[in-house]
Amino acid sequence: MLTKRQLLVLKEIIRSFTESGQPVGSKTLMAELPIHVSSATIRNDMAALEEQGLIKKTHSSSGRVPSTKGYRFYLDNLVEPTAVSANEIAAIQQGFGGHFYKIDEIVAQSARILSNLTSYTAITLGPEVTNLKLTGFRMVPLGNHQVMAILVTSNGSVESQLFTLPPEVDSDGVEKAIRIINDELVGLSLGEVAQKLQTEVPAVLFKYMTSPDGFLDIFGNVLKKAAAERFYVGGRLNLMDYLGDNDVDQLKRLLAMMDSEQGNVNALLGPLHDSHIKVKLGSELTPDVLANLSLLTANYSVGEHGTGMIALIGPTQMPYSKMIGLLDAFREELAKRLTDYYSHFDQ
Amino acid sequence: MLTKRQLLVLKEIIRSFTESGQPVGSKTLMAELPIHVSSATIRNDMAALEEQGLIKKTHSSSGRVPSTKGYRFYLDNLVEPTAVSANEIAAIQQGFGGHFYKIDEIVAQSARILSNLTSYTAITLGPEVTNLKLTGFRMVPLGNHQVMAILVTSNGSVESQLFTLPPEVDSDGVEKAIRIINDELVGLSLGEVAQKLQTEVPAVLFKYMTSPDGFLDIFGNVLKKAAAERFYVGGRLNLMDYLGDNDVDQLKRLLAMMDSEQGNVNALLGPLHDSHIKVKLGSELTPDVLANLSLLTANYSVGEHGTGMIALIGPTQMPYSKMIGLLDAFREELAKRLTDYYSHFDQ
DNA sequence: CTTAGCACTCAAACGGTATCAGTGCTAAAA
DNA sequence: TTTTAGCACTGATACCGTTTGAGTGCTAAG
Repeated sequence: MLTKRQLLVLKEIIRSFTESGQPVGSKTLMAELPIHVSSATIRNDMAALEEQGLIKKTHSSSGRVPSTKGYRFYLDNLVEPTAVSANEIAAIQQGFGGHFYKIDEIVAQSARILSNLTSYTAITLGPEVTNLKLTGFRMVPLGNHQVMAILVTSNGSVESQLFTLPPEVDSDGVEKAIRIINDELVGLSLGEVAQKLQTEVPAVLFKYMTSPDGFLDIFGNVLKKAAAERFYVGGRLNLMDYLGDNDVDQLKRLLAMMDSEQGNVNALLGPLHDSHIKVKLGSELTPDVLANLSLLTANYSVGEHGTGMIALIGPTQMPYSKMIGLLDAFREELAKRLTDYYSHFDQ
Repeated sequence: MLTKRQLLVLKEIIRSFTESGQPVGSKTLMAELPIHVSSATIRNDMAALEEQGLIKKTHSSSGRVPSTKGYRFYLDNLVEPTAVSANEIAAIQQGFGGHFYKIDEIVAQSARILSNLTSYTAITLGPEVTNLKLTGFRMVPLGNHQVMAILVTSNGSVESQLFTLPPEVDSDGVEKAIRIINDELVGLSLGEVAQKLQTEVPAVLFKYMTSPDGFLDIFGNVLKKAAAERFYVGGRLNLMDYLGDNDVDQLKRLLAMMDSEQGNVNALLGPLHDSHIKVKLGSELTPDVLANLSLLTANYSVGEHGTGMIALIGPTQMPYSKMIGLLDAFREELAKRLTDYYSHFDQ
């Protein structure tokens, strides 16, 4: 068991190391601690903390640095989220100032705001789309065999893509096909639609079109795009500030992962969880691109419109109390904005 | 004036330095040069070259390194483009393998191919859009006040954007407005359309709509998007390989410049020029984000569909003969692909 | 004009020394 | 039992003098 003073020492080591990035020695601690004991006493406490594996030395006669285990202990037991400052609230409000035409714009903007506020890297995900329903499908001919396929889903998000129609697709058939889709498939979840696209739909279409393959490709393609979980990254380049020194290779791989459009965000952030804010660091992070970094994930809920996630990537020596407070405030603000958006939209 | 042997020496210094990155001494040169003279003779030649400012020492007793002026001289007088290898041609062919629905997809893919091939950073621009004409404008209602505005231009490129219609815009008026646009404005160049949008169009629309402002905003917005010069970057992250060591700040600024959607590419690459391939390096580069780098720009022409540009950014000590050969082959290949695309499309 | 020879220069690597921050341990004080 | 002062010890860091090696410029002879 640890004494109250030892807890204080650990807390101060983490605070000081977070601020300066330098190992913390007993004399420094003596000056900073609220209680007044000699450096020798503190050294004894530090020895105890080191025995528990909570802090460690960088070399045999150096000051101490928090270990991963120490951070874990700190996060589980000691950290007290800081309230967000008025400045930060103002910055958030201002960031959300403009007008948004799509949910995704709000989510993308969130990543920007969050990264600006923290100087770290933010990743945001829109509300989950599992039981999203198809509400409409259009194809607009634009001349020269070009058509634009537009797919609308129940949360108001719109996916469109340009296609060149294969010559074997006859426009008469296409019109009928679209009518069928809107009659038969609207109201179903995207998952169900995708399934029927494999089974029933081709059979039906064969009655009206000579070769429905090209058409099915187009529809399937747009459907896939609409169902894809998209994520937005803000402050990619900030990575260089807290990772730049040594591991250029890691930096490159991480940036590449963030840039890849269809990159699986789950591999990076892990699954959606129910706790409000979750911190993972050091060896707890499975994807090795995040080694030596810290990952904060937070969920947010938009009522019946689903649950989403925001995440913050930064250095292990992060001011956790501040970041946790900020992330908590932000997730509520984002939820409010999205609820707002949906309510205008549902009216 | 320089003797033939001095030119040979300069050429070999550049070749060797490009390969090794190390200053080149007289003994090394003696071993590599096709003619057989002693190192002392070479030293004399090097002294002459240094007097001309074509090479320089890194310190008083070091080997020589080409100066900016030396590279300039080399590029203007000595360089011989290398023919592209069969492998590289195959890689280009394969890169263009898929099917493309838009010109922009071809141009974007070009940047990827070029950066893969060179391990440098490629920037590509589509053919110029100055006398692009408007060929159609659509608005597709999607329910819940949402509409998708679609603008088609004479080169087949399509621009679309989602909007939420202000409630004061009446759909009856919108339909009339669209008909007017398609009657009056189709066939005009985008520049002319933009101009009329300021002057005549509002007056006309006032006859049919109570408040055409919202509608005009939408149309203007999509028009602006269509007229914007877009550029594509491939191999951003390769920058780190040849710029990573020291200047993190430059790297950040350069990446930020490339990432910014509406970033003015002219500031980076300079204006379109008529020479096939142009190399700028060192102090010739005006934007200081490119300091100590080398910029190769090449134009390509797609007949009456305009002229575009591709560019390569890399380290100053670049294998120029190879890169120039490659860029020259690539610009012709790209022109062919685009001509192909247009011909299918014009048919 | 070319070459061999030589003295000279500088960067880089190496080993020794001093400095300094910080430690663990011990024995005395509280 | 806990706290403190004192002391020997450790390792990182910086500094200094020395050596090594690649490369130079210059000069005098071929």
